[in-house]
Amino acid sequence: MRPGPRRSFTHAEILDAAFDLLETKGFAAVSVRGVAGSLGITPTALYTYYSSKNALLRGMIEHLLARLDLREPGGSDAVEAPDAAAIRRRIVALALRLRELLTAHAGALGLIMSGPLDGPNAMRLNETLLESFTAAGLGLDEAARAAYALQVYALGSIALESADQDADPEAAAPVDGLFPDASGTALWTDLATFPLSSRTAHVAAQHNSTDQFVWGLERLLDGLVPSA
Amino acid sequence: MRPGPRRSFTHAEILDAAFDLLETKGFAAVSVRGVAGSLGITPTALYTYYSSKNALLRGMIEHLLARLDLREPGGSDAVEAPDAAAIRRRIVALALRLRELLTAHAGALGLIMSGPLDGPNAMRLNETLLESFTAAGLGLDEAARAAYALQVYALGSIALESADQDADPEAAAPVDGLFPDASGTALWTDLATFPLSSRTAHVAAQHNSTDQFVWGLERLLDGLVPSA
DNA sequence: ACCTGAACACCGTTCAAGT
DNA sequence: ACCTGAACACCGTTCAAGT
Repeated sequence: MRPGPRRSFTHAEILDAAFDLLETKGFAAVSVRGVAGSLGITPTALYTYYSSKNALLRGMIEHLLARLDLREPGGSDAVEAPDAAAIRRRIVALALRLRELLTAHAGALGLIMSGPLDGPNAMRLNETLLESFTAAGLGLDEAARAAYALQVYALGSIALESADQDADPEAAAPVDGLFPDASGTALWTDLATFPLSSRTAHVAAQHNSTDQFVWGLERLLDGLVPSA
Repeated sequence: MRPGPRRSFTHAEILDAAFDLLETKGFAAVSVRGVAGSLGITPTALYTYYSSKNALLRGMIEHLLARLDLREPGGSDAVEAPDAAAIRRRIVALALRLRELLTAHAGALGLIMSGPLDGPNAMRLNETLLESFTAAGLGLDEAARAAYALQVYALGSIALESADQDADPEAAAPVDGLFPDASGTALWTDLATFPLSSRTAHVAAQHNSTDQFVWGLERLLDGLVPSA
């Protein structure tokens, strides 16, 4: 009586189990075997719900983006004739919520890199950005380019932050020398040969901060939104 | 007589073999066993050269960045008093070369995400950007933020492109329904519910193009470099 | 339709042992 | 120092079989 259609799971239950694993044990633990095991079924049974591990990861992205609040911060009826400044605030707030959402789950970046962002909720996000940029006075084609550039900046920023965070301080260099094949520039990493980098080390140390994220985002918006 | 110090490899030889695997068989083939096998040694012998797979991948990034030409396009003595426009051209050209370098090798994105960009050649790139931005009139702290924002944009752009490229068209959705847990917005992906997205589909189709890359980069530079 | 159990062809990493 | 061979604890995926 062990095999057979005893009970089944909803996709939401499976994805919840997957996110439990992601948060408690990291991205590497989100395996077909791991998720199946935490549900109490065999790995092959999971293939009934998702045809591959990649399909599972894509489902997780959608699950995450479904929780992204797309509304404007001040309420839906507060702005009647939105000026460029208000639209910028809306976009920045949305980008910040996206960043919070993705950095809250360790390894969420791995999810995004597993395939294109073309699920319904990803499109909902894109549509919202298009609305904002057209409301700011951009033409449709320009708004499409602007929305893509903004997503590039936001996701790139999160990607670099997460790459910095799982820094392995002891395994930074090969066993003995320091990158012996650096094309003859500097066999030994000498900070003195990078004067500007060493003088801005205090800024670099804060690269993965909300401040730096917003600063770059505002500069990008300076170029994207014409008037402001 | 099999084991023992018969011959040894240089780090460059090992990395060349790893890049051969990356280009011919993709990122998944760049395994400790795979690289060792193509060199004719056992996996454990590779741990003599690199203490972990991560160290190997970091070595590959440096190997790649060592080939990045950092000089200005027009020659080193052509510009005497570089104006803002010339500096912008230099930065755009550098970003384009970085993009070409990383997109030329399938899966190079996976390398960058494997850890922070802190090797000597990564610092050489950062130093060059700092020089350009300070030459454009930015203060040191602002230049550091600008250099980081530019790298965020460039790497994010390449990341999204590569995510789009290995699109698995048949495994886009779960087995039966289309993302059944999309939080009640739309159970079936209906393009009519995303009017702006559908009207800009022709632009979205060209997102991974040099044009789109440069357009967004120029908008970012509009915000970063004050005068131009 | 949903599930099990066995199997295939892989992983990264460690350990004891050889020269 | 550099290397082998065996082993540990894993992977994604497929296939035949059960209810």
